[in-house]
Amino acid sequence: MRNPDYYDGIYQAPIGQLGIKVHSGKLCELGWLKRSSAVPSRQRAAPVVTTIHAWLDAYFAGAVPARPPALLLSGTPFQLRVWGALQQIPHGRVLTYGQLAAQLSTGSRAIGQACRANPVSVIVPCHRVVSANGLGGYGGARGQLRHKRW
DNA sequence: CGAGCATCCTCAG
DNA sequence: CTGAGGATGCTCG
Repeated sequence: MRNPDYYDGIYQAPIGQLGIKVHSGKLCELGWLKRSSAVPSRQRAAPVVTTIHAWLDAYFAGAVPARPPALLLSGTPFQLRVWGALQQIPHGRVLTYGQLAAQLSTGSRAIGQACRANPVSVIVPCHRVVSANGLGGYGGARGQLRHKRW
């Protein structure tokens, strides 16, 4: 979410507003909206947005259905690998940056970088990764993490 | 090529 | 137990 001027869809989550960005029938970005500055440019967008809405609905309802249709992630191979590994984390399971780094044979800090660059923070469970101390950085996911602590 | 990061680990007080 | 420093891996200017 670098410069999210306009989104293809807006989802009203119980904890905030979620901006949906799709590209040619694929989910490209999904981030939190701070202000109401972002307005959906094309409501006629696509059934994909509806699918995303349904998924988010189920997700916030407490269930974890299938993944969204398709993720069009753009990033370095390393980032894609990290995100993939994050998605492989079972529900309700948390890992530390160190563990994840060891699993990917990389540095702990690189994991944080990849998580920070994560364009789909809700789908990719970046809030499922905590520091070894038990505390985690990042302010945005903190409130969410607190809610997701279960 | 040089600096920054959502860290981790280890050695001193 | 608390604090400080060095070590890693990757991204961006």
